[in-house]
Amino acid sequence: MKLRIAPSPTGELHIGNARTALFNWLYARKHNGKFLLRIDDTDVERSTPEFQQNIIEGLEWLGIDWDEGFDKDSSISYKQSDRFERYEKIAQDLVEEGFAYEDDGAIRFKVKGDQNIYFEDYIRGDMNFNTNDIEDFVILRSDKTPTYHLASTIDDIDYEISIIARGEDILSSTPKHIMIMKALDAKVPDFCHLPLLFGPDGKKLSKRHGDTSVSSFKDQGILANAMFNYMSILGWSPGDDLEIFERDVAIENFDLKNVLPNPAIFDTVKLLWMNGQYIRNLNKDEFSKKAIDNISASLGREIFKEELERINIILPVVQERLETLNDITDQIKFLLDEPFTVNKEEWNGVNSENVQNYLKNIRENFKLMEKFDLQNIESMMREELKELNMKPKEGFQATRIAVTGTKISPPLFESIFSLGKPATIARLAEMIENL
RNA sequence: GGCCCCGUCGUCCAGAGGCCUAGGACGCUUGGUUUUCAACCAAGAAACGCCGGUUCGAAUCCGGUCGGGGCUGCCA
Repeated sequence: MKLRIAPSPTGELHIGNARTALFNWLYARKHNGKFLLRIDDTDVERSTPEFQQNIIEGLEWLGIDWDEGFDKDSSISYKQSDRFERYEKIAQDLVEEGFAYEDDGAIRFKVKGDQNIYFEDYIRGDMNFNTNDIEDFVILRSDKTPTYHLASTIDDIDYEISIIARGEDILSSTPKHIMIMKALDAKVPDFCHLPLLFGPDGKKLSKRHGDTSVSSFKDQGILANAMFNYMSILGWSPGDDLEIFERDVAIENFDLKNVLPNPAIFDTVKLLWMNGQYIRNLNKDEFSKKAIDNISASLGREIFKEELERINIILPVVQERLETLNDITDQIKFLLDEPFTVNKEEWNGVNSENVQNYLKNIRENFKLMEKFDLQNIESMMREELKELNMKPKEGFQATRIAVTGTKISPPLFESIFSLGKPATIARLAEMIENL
């Protein structure tokens, strides 16, 4: 059994293609079959090396690996632009055998009328097309480059693909491919036309729905495993109302024939939720590494040793508060060696005489505190609340603004602890002076 | 226009004739917890497009209809 994904490097790897790749991959892995990657770059005008690279990196990032194909075996090319001679030769042969004819320099496949083309689709069942509805189609352009129909079909034959699972947008082209295969006296493989992914407007997902490339989700701080999981539940389910599951569970339960026939709308909101779940499930070291890398990337610089120490303290409580990796920097920026400013507007909302006294008192207490740890910080701050007969929210919110700069922050005591004693005292002092 | 595909809560998925007064998840609303935010807990609103038929019985089968989508390129 051999399946394939054959993207065109005419754009970045988008999630529709990635999901098709994923389903092919799952099926191949489930049945110990082969999964092949081919580069369908017959459109020389629009294909670029950069897009090709983007596609390969996207698949690798998702952990969708291939056993055969592009870059795996240097003795054979899995890039269609390297095989133009072969396609041209076959097109000529088809002309000689009467299956095709020349038309203004191009070569068209001659569609015999009154025929029924039948195939059984894994998802849609019996498919019948009347050849009267199909016009003669170009297989070789006048510049001698092949069209998709020719090149793709020849490659599927040459590389012995046994199941072609691709997007439903190609469903109506399948009879053309079968006609070419029969003219070439080749074995017709199985077909499976996967439902399309739609945008929120119910139309085929494309550029006009914004950036839907896999790399853009990576850049947004989406985890590869979350992306993989989310894509897999679009049109398919492992059963038992399972939604978050490991790859081996997906492989174990996957079947192309259980993929739903109807299109699914790609919902970023649910992806974000799932990504949050995955972030929370990361172990400490994995998360720490990803977090530090992300912060460093977003700052565009290395993270200093002292910053790293502070960040590592706060990381466990930040981990539970993220939807994407990119949310981290905003939450820990009060710990960085960067200019620190307080949001004055937020402060005006919590300021009062009580609050001013509270800040002064805890500052003094911090100065005297011998063991600056979580427990002492919390008990002192609560004690001081009682002294002034204040509610927790009243004193804590003010402290939070003074220390982190905003009303929304990681938990207060952890924030103070990670910031350290001298900086905490300094920020409280600064706040008090500017009251 | 022609050909083809599709049709369960706003969205994703479960449901393969009686277990369905249709289940789970995201999102939403309300309440709880709470030092903010998140997380978490509890409750709630929310769907079988419509009309016929088959059947003792249909979300599930059939037909039609309506609606959505894809293709109809010397794009893929």
